[in-house]
Amino acid sequence: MPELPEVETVVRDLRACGLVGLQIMSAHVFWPRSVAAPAPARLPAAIRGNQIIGLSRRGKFIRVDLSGKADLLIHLRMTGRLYVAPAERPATGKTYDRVVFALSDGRRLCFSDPRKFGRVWLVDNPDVLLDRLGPEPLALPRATFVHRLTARSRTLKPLLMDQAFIAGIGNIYADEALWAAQIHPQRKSDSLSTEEAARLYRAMRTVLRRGIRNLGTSLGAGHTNFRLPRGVPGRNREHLCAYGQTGLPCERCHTPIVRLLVGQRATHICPACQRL
DNA sequence: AAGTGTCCCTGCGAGC
DNA sequence: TGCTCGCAGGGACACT
Repeated sequence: MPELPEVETVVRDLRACGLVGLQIMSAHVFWPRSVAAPAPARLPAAIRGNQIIGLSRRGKFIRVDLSGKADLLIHLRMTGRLYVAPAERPATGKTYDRVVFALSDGRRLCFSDPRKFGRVWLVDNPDVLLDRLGPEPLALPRATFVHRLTARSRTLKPLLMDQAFIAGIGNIYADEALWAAQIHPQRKSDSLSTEEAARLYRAMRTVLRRGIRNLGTSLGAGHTNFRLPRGVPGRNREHLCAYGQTGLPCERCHTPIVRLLVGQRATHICPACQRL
């Protein structure tokens, strides 16, 4: 599932594809509900002729800055994928493409999404959406994190995954950060000592940076799985210590990892290292 | 304020 | 081999 490291990887790969500077010649909407704004039928006319000025990430949002007054935001949610189709390959119509942008060099930027949870927005002011997000975990001072964490009395894991609290963390990296910090996901955020909160801060940043370094986490081989825009899978799966490791020995103490539900989400912990 | 339930979707793995 | 079934999950929203 695309979380901060996967989305960052997508943005970097799109830049490497040379999208910045190209013009969007047309847009085709194959699944209207994938377009959150404007009205789907108005997207093609509204975006036609815009030049791509820049690509960036905020939380799990991909931001495409355009030469016109509006900018494009894309959220991949669970199974969304962006890829660049070469000019020579015609559109097949047999993919999961929901929105396709034709580019001035003949290639196409395709938003593909089997489960249709992902969304694209073309909006005059992206900050209306992005300002709801909490701070970026990799650009957040430790003291601020510790303060924000202990100022609340929330169950730890749902708080880490709350995009208004911190932007970009999802189920995989929440489990990994808590495992690395040796803290139980059901602890209350205000029960953490300053030392524990600092440990969680370091663990969170370590697992996110490692995820980026490894080009994200790809879990399986199917269509619903994460791939870079150029098609390669990320290789962070082999570095996971908790997520999806049910029954496998904990890397620290060899106790089998167990799966539990926290806030209706599958959660993986070492019952020996992470005590309530 | 925090937590729970529901909805949106459909591929895929497990079980038979 | 081929079928059915339920899980997976981010985020918006309605409730308690």
